[in-house]
Amino acid sequence: MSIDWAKHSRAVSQRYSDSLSASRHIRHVLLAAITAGDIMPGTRLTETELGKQLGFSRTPLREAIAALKAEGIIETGEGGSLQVRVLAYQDIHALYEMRATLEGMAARLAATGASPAEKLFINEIRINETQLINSQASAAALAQINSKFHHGIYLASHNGFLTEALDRLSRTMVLLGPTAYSLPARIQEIALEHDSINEAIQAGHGDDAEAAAKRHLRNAVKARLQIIAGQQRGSLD
Amino acid sequence: MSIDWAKHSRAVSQRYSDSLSASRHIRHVLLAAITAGDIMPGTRLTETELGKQLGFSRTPLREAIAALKAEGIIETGEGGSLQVRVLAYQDIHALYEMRATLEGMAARLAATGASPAEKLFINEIRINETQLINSQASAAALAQINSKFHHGIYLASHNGFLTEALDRLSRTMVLLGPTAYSLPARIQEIALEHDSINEAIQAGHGDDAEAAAKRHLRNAVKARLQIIAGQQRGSLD
DNA sequence: ATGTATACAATTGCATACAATATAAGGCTG
DNA sequence: CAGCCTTATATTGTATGCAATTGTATACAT
Repeated sequence: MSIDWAKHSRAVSQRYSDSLSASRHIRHVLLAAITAGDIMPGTRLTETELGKQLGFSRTPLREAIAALKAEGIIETGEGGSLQVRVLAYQDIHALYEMRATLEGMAARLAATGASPAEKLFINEIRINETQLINSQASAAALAQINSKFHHGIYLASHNGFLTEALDRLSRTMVLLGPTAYSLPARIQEIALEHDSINEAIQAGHGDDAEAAAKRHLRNAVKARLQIIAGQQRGSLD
Repeated sequence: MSIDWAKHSRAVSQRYSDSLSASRHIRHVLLAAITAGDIMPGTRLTETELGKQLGFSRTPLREAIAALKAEGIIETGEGGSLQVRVLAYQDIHALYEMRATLEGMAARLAATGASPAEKLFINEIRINETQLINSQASAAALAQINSKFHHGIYLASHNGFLTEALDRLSRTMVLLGPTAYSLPARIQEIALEHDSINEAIQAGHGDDAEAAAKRHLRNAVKARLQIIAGQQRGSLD
């Protein structure tokens, strides 16, 4: 059994018009594979094997891995072997606690400092999301528009370090597995929560925006725990 | 003219008992050189030259650089040339804005969730700092104990992602140049601000701790701007 | 004299080859 | 038969060499 690297590789090539260096290309492909669930946390990665399957030599591969290690996506197990990072249970809380703080900060800054155009853009994404939900779009499509909504707020904060930190957290979160959009009941809640964040931003109410974002994340972690509980298998894999 | 890499290299070797791989070793040496001000932001780094001076081949060097690029310490200029990242003026505000939020979060969590032993430890560092200040210790020594104080709070937050994010921000801040301990007038202020953070943590007052930490950072950015204003040269380097 | 084109030098990006180390298996000994 | 040591294999870490791209200098034309 093997993974369909070619699919991810093609997607990355297309998305970036083949303009990436090998190491950046590989980094995106690996992230895509992890996001898609093709390689699960704990999976061991061997450089030779990966290089052969991806069609690159070990040098750019190792550079991509060095970057992913710096980001905490890949870790070195005992003896220097490579594996996709395994998050401990308490890491889930720590991750969402961080995100709640940073999303709150971003929402506040967006409410108080975003340009009219940026606010309009965020609002438009929000409208788009509603349409997708009403048309029973796929979980993947909903996750994508969700991502756009949040990212739009990050950018509107006008703080590059904040944006980067939140992007990094999002990348780390793919290690947790499927998104909350696999829970039909949660979808409507998400819509409502996004609405209150958006409204506070549109109105320029910093405090309200921060509070709404924090509420959203508190509910998100609850949903996440529910998903994880559903996946629970014995600890004797 | 050349940089005394051997000094940094020895320090790293000693600190880690020669147990680091070449790439990690190089990464630490580069960070030390940047921290010490031996290589300033904007300095161009050439792989061949660096490798020759450090005594390593380009492969581990490139891995170290890949990690530092992922952290935003090193960037690729136009044409793919390497250089130490240059922070824009607005980046200073963004950096301190981020740090204020995260330090506030850490102080709050330390106040509400740290163990008695951790609180005692933080308090002890604080006492130590006072002694150093009274004995007119060097700016480097004060910067070190300051670092310990803040890091102690990070760890007491019991949130690994928060600790990592703050460590990363600290590493990025070395790009700004000399610390505030070069301003004699600021030293006493820092002591007072640290005191109020510490007291709120000891008392377990989360709100107060967060507020005190945010105040501390607001004053820090003011001091930083003062230093930068003093360094101002023409923009035609 | 200035602008442009071309040739050359330098540097990064990638691949292959080699060395060191960890893992696992198999045989040997108690 | 169990435990340990030895050896073989697999995998990571490092070095060197080559290709491609970019920066620079010089010469020529306008």
